[in-house]
Amino acid sequence: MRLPKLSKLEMQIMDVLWSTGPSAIREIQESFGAKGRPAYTTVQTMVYRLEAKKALRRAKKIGNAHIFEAMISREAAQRRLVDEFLSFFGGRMQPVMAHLIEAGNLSPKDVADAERLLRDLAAKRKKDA
Amino acid sequence: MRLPKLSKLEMQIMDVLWSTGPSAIREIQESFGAKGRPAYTTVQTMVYRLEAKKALRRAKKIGNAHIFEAMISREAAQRRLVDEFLSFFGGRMQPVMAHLIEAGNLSPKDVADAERLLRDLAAKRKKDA
DNA sequence: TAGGATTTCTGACGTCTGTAGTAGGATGCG
DNA sequence: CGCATCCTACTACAGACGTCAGAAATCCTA
Repeated sequence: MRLPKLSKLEMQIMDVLWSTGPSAIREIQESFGAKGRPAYTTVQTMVYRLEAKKALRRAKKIGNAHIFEAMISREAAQRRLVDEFLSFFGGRMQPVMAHLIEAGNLSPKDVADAERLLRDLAAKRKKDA
Repeated sequence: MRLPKLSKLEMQIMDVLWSTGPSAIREIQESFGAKGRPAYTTVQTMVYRLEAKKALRRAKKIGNAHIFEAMISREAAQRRLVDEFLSFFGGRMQPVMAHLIEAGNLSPKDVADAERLLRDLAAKRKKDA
């Protein structure tokens, strides 16, 4: 379970830790918009499960409340998700890109960034070789 | 439930129908590589559930075997997945692209195709306006 | 038409996710 | 000190998924 798979809600919880730093359950729960915010104990359950998955841990205690901190990086978790996602398409990117663009999710800037990243990567690989 | 969410195995089953056309359970099951092929009844259960979700239906009967055909398009199902996936990232594409490129899943050709698609779309929107 | 082969139909079970209630211990304030 | 409040720890449950076995119905063939 080196890189556990995280569900959507689990990702949202990890996001709080990644963005805000070590937090208590109450803080995590309140970071959800008032609308559709899960109950305190719901968040608690997910945090406990993330702890079991070693995605986070108890860092210290303030008063009688535990403070939790992330044990896996946002990058690692996201990569895991991307890989998982790609497997739905047999690894072929073309359909994915097409949908992204048609849905308007992919802006010209995104593509430009991608190009730059590709060039940088190509240059780096050349240098390494 | 107009556009049901499909799991990975469900997508693999739909893929057979999309690629090969209307098929019987046996045909679907055998289209899985010999290694890791699920039991006949496992495939059957998933097909029945896909039927409940209205993702496919019984088209006809050959002998005593039912022939199933897709009721939703590959495009629609894929779009559903892409949307679902994006929600994990709050809709922000940048991290997704970065991971795709770093993992080598996104080739220069993919990006070039994306650019062309973007240009076409921009032109079309302009014309429509 | 009888028997083997194939399919269907049903029921079942473990895991994961999301959801949350409850009981009890700890904290802090008046 | 005593009580309201907060947090923890535990328990529970429903729905989706993946897994499949067993029994009954149906079909084909010798």
